[in-house]
Amino acid sequence: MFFGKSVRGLSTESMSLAPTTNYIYTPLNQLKGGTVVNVYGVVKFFKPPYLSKGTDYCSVVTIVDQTNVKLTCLLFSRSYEALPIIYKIGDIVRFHRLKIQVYKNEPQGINSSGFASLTFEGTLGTPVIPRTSSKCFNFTAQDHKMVEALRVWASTHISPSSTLVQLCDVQPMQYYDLTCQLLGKAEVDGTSFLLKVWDGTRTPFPSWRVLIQDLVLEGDLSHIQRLQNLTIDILVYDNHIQVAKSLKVGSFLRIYSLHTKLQSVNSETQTSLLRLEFHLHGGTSYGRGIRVLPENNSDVDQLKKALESADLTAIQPSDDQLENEENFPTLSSSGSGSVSLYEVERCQQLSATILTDHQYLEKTPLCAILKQKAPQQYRIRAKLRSYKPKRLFQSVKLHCPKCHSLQEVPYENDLETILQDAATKTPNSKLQNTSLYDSKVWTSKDQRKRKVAIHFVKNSGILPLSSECLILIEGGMLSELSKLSSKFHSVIPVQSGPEDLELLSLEAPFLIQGNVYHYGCKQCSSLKPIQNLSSLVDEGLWVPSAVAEALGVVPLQYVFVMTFTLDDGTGVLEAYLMDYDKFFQIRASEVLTDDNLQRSLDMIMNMFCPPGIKIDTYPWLECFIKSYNVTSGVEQQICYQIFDTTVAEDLI
DNA sequence: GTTTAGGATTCG
Repeated sequence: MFFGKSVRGLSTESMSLAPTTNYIYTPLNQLKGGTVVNVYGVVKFFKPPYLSKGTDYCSVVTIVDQTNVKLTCLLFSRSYEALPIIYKIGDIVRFHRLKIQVYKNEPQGINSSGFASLTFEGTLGTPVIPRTSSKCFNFTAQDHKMVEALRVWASTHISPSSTLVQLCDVQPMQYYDLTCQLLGKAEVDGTSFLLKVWDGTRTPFPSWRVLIQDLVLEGDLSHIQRLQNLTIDILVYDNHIQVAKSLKVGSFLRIYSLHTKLQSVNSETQTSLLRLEFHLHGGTSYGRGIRVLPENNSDVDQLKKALESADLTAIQPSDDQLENEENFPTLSSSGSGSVSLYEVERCQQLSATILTDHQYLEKTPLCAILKQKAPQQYRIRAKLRSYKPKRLFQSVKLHCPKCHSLQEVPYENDLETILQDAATKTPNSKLQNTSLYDSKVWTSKDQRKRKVAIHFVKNSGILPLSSECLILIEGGMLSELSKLSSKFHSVIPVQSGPEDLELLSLEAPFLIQGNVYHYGCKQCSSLKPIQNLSSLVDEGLWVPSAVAEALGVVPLQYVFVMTFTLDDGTGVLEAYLMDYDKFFQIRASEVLTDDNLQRSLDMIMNMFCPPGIKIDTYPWLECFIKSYNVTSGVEQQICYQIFDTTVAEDLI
């Protein structure tokens, strides 16, 4: 009953002039063997088109629809382009004239005469644009609805692909789908082919460098050299070699099910080095393969942005490093992208951490330290067997320098509740427009009709530039505080008190500057009136410690609190680290709101304690530790804390 | 006109 379209012998679909054309789509739970149907579905699995052992290209596609029934389809075509243009799991496809047969007692789809497909992006809210190589095809309001309905269903029933990652997020011994740009390619030998690619981010370990003959690399060598370890080497094998050979340098690719492996490699100096290997193994299991992405692909847009903003300055070697590089030979072949592998050599031969003082001290083995009484100070050399907590946000705490208490950083949700409660109070108009500040009041557009008052603090009676201006805000929500703090120098959340504006609460930050939320100690602070800020107006700098003092706040300091399990082969010792910024050279106050700092910290911890390999290959850490006694009840315990130690600067 | 592959990681 679906053959009406091919009366003139057209195998492609034609734009129908007849108003009655109406395709019927069979839900996937109603398929019968021996029929030819039209179906819609969300792609749950796919193999990008590859050359079969027969005459055709092949693509295997598994789809699912709202009936939650899956259907695996075998699609063959003499032409690559005629197969569905699927880029990722979650894409939506429409198949016309799909034959249903039974294989292993299950329905299976296979293309039949006149087969045609459309593919759509599966993301909610993106434009519904069909991808197809068909010159003519039927596309109606019904199709639009089908796609939208599947998108909505998929958004709650299909988890987005977890294998799509950037290089900065790859871990060893995993399989990933990588979106990247091809920078160079080279024949290696008969059994493998090399692709040099990048995505604008840096892997947690330097990429391996595959040895190739001089002059066989196709690509801009100087560009590749300039990018240094922003590029990775991928070896592809067997059936992928032909595809890789045909790729154009500069094109954008998605490489499916790329395997990462961490290897320790022996250098000439007999120390082991860590390298991240990338392999695209032979075969098509798990959809292994390569697909060229078109320029107009939305993921390519994102990739281009990442490439443009790639931090080239961060990878320029300093003079210091260049000098050292001569002492640390690289593994790369002559002539093909000689890359600085300085970092890893540095941390494995010397130490990934260094002392900032006490260099005169002799090293003590851990077994000796464990036998001695506290308090003492030691210089040690050990490896980081493990550390706690694993999650970064759990390691950041607030520390009071006065009462030494440690507190959790308030959660966003709790903060929002406090702000919402405060917003129920109406700003007192008598406290507005004083000699200290000019005030403006808004009413929110939502149903709550919330009153928001902003008080702009003046300097000598004049309003400063917003980038230098301190504002006090009443009734603001978290998102508003965040927006205002990016525009204004400083933001203080306040409320109307009986006689003056007062700080909202020490549950909330007493000061926000940019990304940093400053909190005060509830035990140690004794709040003073807001008018006290007038003593700071002339300075106009709004230094957090000065603001805190004027308002009677004892400010809390952001710290990393972590436990390191250290092992030097003679013994194992738990030492804790409390660090504001010295050890990691990353400010604990900024790390929770800065993705780049979080990545840096992850990289450091990955370098100290690389996942998936034996402790022998971990780098050494040189640390200064203090022992001290802790009494709990009648029991005495010796604890250890890391001091005066920092991550080696050339590792950051 | 038939075969290809029939999802289910390499072992380099």
